[in-house]
Amino acid sequence: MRDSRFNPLAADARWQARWEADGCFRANDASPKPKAYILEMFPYPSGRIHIGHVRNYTMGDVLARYKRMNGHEVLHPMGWDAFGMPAENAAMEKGVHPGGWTRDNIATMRAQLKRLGFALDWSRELATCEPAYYGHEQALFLDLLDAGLVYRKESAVNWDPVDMTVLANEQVIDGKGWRSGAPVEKRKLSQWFLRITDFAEELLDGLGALDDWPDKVRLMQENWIGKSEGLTFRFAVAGSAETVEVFSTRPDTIFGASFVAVAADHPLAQQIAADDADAAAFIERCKAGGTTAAEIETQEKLGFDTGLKAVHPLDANLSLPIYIANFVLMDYGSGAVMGVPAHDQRDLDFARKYALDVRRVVTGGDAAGAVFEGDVAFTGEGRVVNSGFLDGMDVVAAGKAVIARATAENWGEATTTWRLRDWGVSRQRYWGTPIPIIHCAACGPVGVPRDQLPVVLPEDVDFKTPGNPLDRHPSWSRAACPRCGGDARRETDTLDTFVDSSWYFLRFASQPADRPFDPEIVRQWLPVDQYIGGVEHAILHLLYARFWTRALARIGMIEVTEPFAGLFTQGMVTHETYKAGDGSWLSPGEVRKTGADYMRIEDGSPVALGRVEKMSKSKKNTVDPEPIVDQYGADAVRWFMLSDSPPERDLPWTESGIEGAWRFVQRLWRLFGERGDNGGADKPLAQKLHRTIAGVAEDIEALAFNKAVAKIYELANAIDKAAPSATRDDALETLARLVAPMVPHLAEEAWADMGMAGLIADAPWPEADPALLVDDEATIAIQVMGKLRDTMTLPKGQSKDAIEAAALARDKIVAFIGDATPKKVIVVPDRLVNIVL
RNA sequence: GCGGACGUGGCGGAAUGGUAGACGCAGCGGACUUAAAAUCCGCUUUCCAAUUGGAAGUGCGGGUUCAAGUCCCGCCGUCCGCACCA
Repeated sequence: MRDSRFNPLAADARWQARWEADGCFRANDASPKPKAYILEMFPYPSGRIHIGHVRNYTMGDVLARYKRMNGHEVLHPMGWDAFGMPAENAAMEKGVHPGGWTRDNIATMRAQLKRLGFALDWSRELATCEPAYYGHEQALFLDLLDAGLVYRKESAVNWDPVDMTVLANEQVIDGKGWRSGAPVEKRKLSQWFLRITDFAEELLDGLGALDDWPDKVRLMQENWIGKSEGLTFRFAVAGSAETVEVFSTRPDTIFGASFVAVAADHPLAQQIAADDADAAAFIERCKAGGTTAAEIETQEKLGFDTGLKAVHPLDANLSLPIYIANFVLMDYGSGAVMGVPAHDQRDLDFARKYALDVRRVVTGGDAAGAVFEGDVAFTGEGRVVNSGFLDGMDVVAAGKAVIARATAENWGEATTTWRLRDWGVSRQRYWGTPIPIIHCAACGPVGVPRDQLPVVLPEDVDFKTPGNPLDRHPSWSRAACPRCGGDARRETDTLDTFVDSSWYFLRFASQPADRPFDPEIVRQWLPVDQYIGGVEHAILHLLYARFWTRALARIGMIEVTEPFAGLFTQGMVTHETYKAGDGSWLSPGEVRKTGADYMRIEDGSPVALGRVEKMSKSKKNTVDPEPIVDQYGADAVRWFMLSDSPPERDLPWTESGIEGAWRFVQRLWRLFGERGDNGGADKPLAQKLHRTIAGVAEDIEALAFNKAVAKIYELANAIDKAAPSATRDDALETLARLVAPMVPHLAEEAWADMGMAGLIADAPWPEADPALLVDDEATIAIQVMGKLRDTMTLPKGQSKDAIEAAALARDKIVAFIGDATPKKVIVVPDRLVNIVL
């Protein structure tokens, strides 16, 4: 007996058990079917599933199920990005072990995910914090080391001088340590780096072929890699044999140079500081503050005049003061720049502050005087002036002329500089992949032999004091040198967690016990056909994963060079915020809406409605999916995640939205129960049905789920209104298949109830009949002077003249035009007529 | 500061340069009901007329075009990233 209401609690569990028992979503490596690798960015096991995860995985799930119905062998795996700082923070705050905390979270979140009915191949689940994963990562690291793609160098970190510990950028708040409150300093440490810059050119070129990536992400990566061509040249230091090498992308402005600035850690600055206490004090001052680009670029630009002068290579009479400046980065170019204030805003600000010359050397108009006025630099294109042999040239020609001259006279050469820096992977933390290196006083750093992998994290660590527990561990770091057998010390830094996420998609494809992956199986599955995740990963994670893949390809381990053929960046889930009278944030559960007003349930006091914002613990506007699944079932939650908002944009979570989704699930259930063959055909309904089949397929493939949802609503409305007919029964059976990727439990229940054989998950996607997709009539808009005045319906394919005549004969149009003679009539066949008077 | 995106009714949004507001939510009115829930029907950009109509309208200011939400220039606002959050 069919229930009048759909009972999700029973149906969800029943079908989830059935899918699991049948092994429906296990990917078969040996399948002859075309493959589809659908992947969502794996979650960090922070505690509980967040609504944002639900949205992310629902999108991938719709695609995975849709691809299955279209005859693909689908790989849709799930795992855990399980290393990271929050586990250590939990250890410090709650005294729990990071491993236990992480594994408990994974268990909770796995159970939560399973209740949503995702078509995942759980047999391939992995967690990066398990030696079975990170041991292989250590082997890959050693492979890259052997290939010369790993090296050590000094690099600055945020140092908390009170807690005596390295801080992550997010632990630096307003320049102070988050716990100690002490002003943060830069400190240099010897750290491991991966040579991503060796791949700069190919990472840049490779973007061109990623047609299924959003243009914005490609553009962001291109800018991040930051290829710039220019001139590297040397200034002689007056009265010394020293030179200062600078890089400039604007050699055309070389005659406008009025100072040279070097980084605080530039060798010249260090040399000066050795016997100039003021210079040393300034350099010390430059160490204040954190290491982030945003911090460095927004802090006050400060300079120290070293008293030294640089000799201009093209005019020996020009001598330029040499400054040490806090905004020049040692990591970029040569760590020194020429300052051309008239044509660079930062240089102009600096020159005005220190009263330096500002010479105009490019003009966009008539102004050609050598003295540049004002505080806005001219950075546009133009004609070069006040520049000797360059006068009159455009900036491009002048740049080339300067490079030619520098090359001929041997004081400079054309160079390509990259903004991209090598990837520092050392972290002074416990909860990460141990770097498999042993430091020997005699042999230097030596890789741990492969047969001693994995280097396993010790469990007995304490978090009572800040800093890296591995470093303090009484015995773990003691080891014998693999080369000479002498006493040596293990590397106590761990790898950046971005390394873990740079190859997990390979391990999902294939996970043998004795090596990272089987190249043959990787070849079958890779690249990922559709990768889905947040835009916040547009640069770093995606660039690192692209690099890691190329690095493995270069050393011959795999063939694929681009890991993600298709990329989609989805928006966040947001929610209203609520503020109590005392200014504190309130959670949605503490607030009740009555009419247009909000009040606090506890005491009835008024509540102010804040902005709709990204869900965050601090603003208490989070929504836990689990109770919502309890109340409405997985399908209503999934449907809501797909409705309304375009997936690349933010989705505001609302109570009424989930209720609307719930009502629609119930409405579908009622509709599905209305089948009963009454014979007869219904052509308009058949047309609607087949247009919906084609439209929904197109929308799902474009990941435009909100549009697919709208089309399904329209079809449901049409079926609802249609009189009983064979077409209507057919439409209901087809509708079940159309919604199956989105609301799979309901679809299975309805499918069984209709008496259909097998699982709807295995049913084929319906085919649209092309004959029913075309319309034989067109509604044509009639505009007069671009304004809509009338519409008419004509058979499709009329001639322009016929359409024009019909339009001009309409009563309303005749009335509008009056005595005037149309100057021009524009006809867009089957669409529109515009009469110009 | 630098790089990237986004901005359309009360709300989420739709719209190959060609009828702005599909579809959903909320709201209002009605039907059913002893009542409520559920369900069903209708209305719902704003302003003026009060039926037929007309005007304005896609963050702001310009521009291109027969025609601009869509293309171009300049602003404003919001969001994302900036290399140790993941």
